[in-house]
Amino acid sequence: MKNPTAVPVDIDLQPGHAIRRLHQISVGIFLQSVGEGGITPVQYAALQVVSNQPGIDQRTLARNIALDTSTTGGVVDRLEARGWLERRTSLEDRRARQLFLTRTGDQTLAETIPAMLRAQQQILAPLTERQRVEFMRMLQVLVTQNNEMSRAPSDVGGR
Amino acid sequence: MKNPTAVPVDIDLQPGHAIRRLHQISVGIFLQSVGEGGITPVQYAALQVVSNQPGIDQRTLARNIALDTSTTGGVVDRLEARGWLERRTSLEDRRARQLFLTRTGDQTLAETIPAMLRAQQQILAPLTERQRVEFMRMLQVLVTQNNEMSRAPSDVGGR
DNA sequence: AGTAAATCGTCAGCATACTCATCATAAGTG
DNA sequence: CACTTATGATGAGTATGCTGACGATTTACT
Repeated sequence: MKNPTAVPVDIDLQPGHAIRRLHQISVGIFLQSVGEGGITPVQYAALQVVSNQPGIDQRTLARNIALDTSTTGGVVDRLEARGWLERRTSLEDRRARQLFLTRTGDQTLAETIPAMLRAQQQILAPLTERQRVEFMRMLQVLVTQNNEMSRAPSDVGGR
Repeated sequence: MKNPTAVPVDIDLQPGHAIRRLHQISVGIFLQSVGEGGITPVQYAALQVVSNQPGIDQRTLARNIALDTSTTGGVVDRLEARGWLERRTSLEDRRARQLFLTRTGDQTLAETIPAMLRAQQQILAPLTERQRVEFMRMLQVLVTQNNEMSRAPSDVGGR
């Protein structure tokens, strides 16, 4: 490259890059806190939502955890293979699959929650108490206001 | 599930989940801004770093963009296949691969930067000017302080 | 020099995460 | 009721992103 036309840019200063890094860190802390042989952040989210709304169908679950239906299908596959979740064809709509936690799945979820909560604390630990509140508020604003820009928008009550 | 032991948790209030959502949104905005047939955020980061440091080896590139060497290898594969980047075996260390942008790669990078910068603006658009500064500051603190918790820590000057 | 240890890259295996196409089923319309 | 349209799930294809193992080199030590 004798005559580079591209200007030097410090990627570490770009919001998108920092956000990717924080996500990566957040996943790392979660996995470490929950323990290696365990559950992933997305799997936890799926279990928690099914626990909150037993009998939910995959499409609704997908919109709750903000994933497309394809990815959600894969997550459910793995949770089912682990024996944590059951898939039943809905009686009202035979296209839909209703999801239910198994007893083991419920226990796993219950045991995971404390470690999950510790992970959330640790992610924000470098900030002061006031900063944590402020950061979370801005995070919610960004997510809510930009929701439709996401390729798999979320679908929660007020959104 | 007759006797659920797991407590209901609102995943939308958990930092980790919100961070995953923001990352997802950030990628969506980037792709939309840069244009579909184009380049991904990680591919942009790799091109930018190689542009800033021609002849960089893959391992150093990996630590600059905070990816493990496996993933970096795949990214470089795809950039090479697109004709944007060249891989040469280093003369001083025959284990290492030195990376250089091709003329086309440099042009692509130069053309991508404006759209990339617009995407960064759009991500933070819902915040006020003061909030953007504050948010980025906290983001940097979280990333820097938690860097070692990441599974592929970054390696930049002051860090 | 000879050997052990460290390093760079790659591969296999797994888990997100998306698009687009397709199949099965439901719902709406004339 | 036939026909069009919409919807739920799945599969193929692509791209991150990680771990652990491995081969090829290089470096450090004796």
